[in-house]
Amino acid sequence: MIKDLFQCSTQGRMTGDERREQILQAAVQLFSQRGFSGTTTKQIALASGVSEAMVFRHFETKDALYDAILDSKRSDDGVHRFPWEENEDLRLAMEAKDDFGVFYNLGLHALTKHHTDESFMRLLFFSALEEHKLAERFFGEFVSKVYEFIGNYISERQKDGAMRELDPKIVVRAYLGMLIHHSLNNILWDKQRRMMDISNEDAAKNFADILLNGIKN
Amino acid sequence: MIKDLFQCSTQGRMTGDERREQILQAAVQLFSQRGFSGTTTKQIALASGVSEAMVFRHFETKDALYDAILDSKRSDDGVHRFPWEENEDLRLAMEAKDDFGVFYNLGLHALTKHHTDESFMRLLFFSALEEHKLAERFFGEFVSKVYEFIGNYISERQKDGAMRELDPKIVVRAYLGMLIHHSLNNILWDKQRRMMDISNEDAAKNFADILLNGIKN
DNA sequence: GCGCCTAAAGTAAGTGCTTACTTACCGTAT
DNA sequence: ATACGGTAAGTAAGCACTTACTTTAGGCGC
Repeated sequence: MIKDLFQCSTQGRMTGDERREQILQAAVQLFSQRGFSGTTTKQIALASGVSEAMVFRHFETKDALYDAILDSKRSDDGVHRFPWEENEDLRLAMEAKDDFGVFYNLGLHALTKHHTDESFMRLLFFSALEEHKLAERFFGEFVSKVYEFIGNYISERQKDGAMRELDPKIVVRAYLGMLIHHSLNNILWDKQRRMMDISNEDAAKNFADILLNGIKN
Repeated sequence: MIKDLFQCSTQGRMTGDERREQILQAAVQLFSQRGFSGTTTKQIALASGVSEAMVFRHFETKDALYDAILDSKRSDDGVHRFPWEENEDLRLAMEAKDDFGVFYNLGLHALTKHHTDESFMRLLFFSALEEHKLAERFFGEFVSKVYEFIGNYISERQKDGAMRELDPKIVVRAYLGMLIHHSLNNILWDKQRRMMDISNEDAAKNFADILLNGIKN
């Protein structure tokens, strides 16, 4: 594996899988920056350090390349893994019915992920606007599950008498709204953080605080 | 004016201004649906019912057409007019320091506007992703003013002792987050309202309710 | 070890079509 | 009669994708 990386960076020639991966990464970067129709296969080839023909050896069409991104994103870097599956703090807080812990960790987890995978966020938004199926699938496979899961937690806490009787879905939307909108601001409109410069921890803390006071009994 | 409309719909030949406006509208529609690079001048010409040459008689380049949209959006249909300038209920509520009235009306106003000008919303997001200057300008001229204005109201109410000492900017971000994210869901991901089907009034009511309970003293 | 062979990595130079934009020319209302 | 709304038919560059060919890594007989 170390040898692979060594080869990768020093020699011009790579194995098929290495090159495929490299083209894929270049495509992710470019599609996320300029959108699908704003990116040319020539640019992708150039960014991958190969000729255009190589792009088409690895991916039948430009569309197929887009689809391959989707699949790779799902399998390798756990974009589709749910917060409660990989965040121990969150799971413990849920068991303990520590509402602040739940919403704080959930928020921090989301904000951190948005921050570290900015290009995926942009890709998602582009694909939503351009109406590729990436966004649709992500919504169906991931977002709706999040609504369900957090919604269930809220229902439970309502039965406990800890939260007011609001539609859980609306509460989830309100909270995700704070989080996603905040990330969107950071990624799209206020990259220099001129309007607001705040750590993810502070943001998560404040949002959780506002929400929980807003819905507690 | 009635004659203008009559001419417009029945005769092939229009005055220059009429045609210009028609091309502009077609471009708004197409750019908002497919983005700038996803739209061709041929498509715009077709949608306007003229030849491509006419598009270039009225607008020097495709880019100039994009800029013209920006300018027209600003001048004619009041996209840049502030809620508190055109919403009497909101203004009255602010004078009366009726917090729920303020945030409810603000929210309803925003959601209604997003709903009726969906294509402008899409245009804004496209331009933010594609990094055209439309989004940047809108952010500088409109969004930042909204933050300032609502932020000031919150500061005032904090001095009155009616609201907790949270950073007003974060509160604004939280609330705008709920509103914009909700509209975004309706426009981009859940057009059929399968996940949540709720009137703008109910949404504004719930969001205002959550926020105000979240920040009250 | 050594050379040979083959599969696969790689490319230069296309293909036909589409793109943004132009030119040179009409028809008609005033 | 001329100014203006309008078009048909371009142009050069760029697009997704292909073809026909070259280079190289590495397995295998010797």
